[in-house]
Amino acid sequence: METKSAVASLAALAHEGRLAAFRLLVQAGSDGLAAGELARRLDMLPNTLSANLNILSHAGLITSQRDGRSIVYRAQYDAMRDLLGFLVEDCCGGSPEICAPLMKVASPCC
Amino acid sequence: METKSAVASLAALAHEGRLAAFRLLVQAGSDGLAAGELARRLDMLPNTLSANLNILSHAGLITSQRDGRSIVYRAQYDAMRDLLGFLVEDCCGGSPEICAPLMKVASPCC
DNA sequence: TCCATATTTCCAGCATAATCGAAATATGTA
DNA sequence: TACATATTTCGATTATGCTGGAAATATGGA
Repeated sequence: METKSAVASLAALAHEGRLAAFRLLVQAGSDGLAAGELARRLDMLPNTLSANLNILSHAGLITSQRDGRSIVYRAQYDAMRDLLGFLVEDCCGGSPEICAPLMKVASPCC
Repeated sequence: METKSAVASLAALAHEGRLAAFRLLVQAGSDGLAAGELARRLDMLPNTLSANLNILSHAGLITSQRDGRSIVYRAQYDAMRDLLGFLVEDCCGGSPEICAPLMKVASPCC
């Protein structure tokens, strides 16, 4: 992953509303969530949310797909993994004892 | 980790110069790097770098310690782990097959 | 066709962030 | 003390990002 792409992803996530939206999508899994449902849960104006989803989408962190009148958004887990990997790349100056805890960012489902 | 703190960390990293500085510190390990050394490697003006290191520091991602005339900066690996954990929290809607690759953000030293 | 729902696009105003030069502070040395 | 090095702070300018209202687009149903 190149620096530019990482900065775009981080900038997209560095916003309270967008971060909340992204995390909801991450938690939603492969079903994703419709824009309206996200707006309701996050209590955001539809146009503001749309602009923010657009930013996440351009950063490659989410995808969108029309389903009837709704547009369903989904997290792009690959992009997320690339981003996390970029941050820890060549980490710790060769000290596994520092590095090991970083690898334990486990989630209940794993 | 609360949302505010995560946003501050992500905003701190969402900048080409700061991201590069942080990654150098992550790679430097426990020795850290002096501000001047960072400025040289990153080809940044000392005052600009100082402002950026201050932002990373306030976000809790790095620490500073005076050593003679220099000030040595070090990555805060705990803060980094918290941030990564926050992003993947309750992920994947209970689908380990989606989630598993996320846990493989391994680094050579681990 | 007409209307309601779902979402996006456009626009303008406001707030925040980035950068640089210059000056200030702190440390070490002759 | 006087000076060089290392780094930070200050101040001003410029650029960028965020928000909300209004209008536009797209879909589905009566």
